[in-house]
Amino acid sequence: MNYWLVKSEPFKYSWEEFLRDGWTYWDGVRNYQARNNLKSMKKGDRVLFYHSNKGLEVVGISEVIREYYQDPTTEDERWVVVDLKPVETLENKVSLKQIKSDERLKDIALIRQSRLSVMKIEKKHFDMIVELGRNASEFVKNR
DNA sequence: GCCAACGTTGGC
DNA sequence: GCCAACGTTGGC
Repeated sequence: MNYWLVKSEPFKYSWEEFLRDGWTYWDGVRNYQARNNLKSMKKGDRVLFYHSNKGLEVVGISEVIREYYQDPTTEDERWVVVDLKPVETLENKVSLKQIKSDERLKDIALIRQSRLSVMKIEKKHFDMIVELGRNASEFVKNR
């Protein structure tokens, strides 16, 4: 299984809307690197959901429920979407600041490649972020 | 194939 | 609102 992180601007599509919808197709990706990541996603892969621009925090975990297909919002055959559904809302949002200040996480793509909107994340880093998101004492300890 | 100009993303 | 980082476009 692989692990990923996707970004969404919450005023465009928020975690709350995602929960309400129950699932969504991840459209609008117009960058080859991000597109290639979408194409590599397999059913069952876990995907962290990050709020960019406003919030700047990881808010939840989702899962790939359908592998890539043509982006229904464009005729352009270069672009694809995957279907995602929410799995878990993180009790403690994990902020960018927190991730940046963590020695173990400061080299992940979210920090290194700030403009990429769909990125791969190593299992150990995925697990760390989830741990921070679930456990308040861990949150305090790592500040 | 190089590179300048320009556009976009996203953090601050 | 600014700017750094990076991607894209187009002239040569």
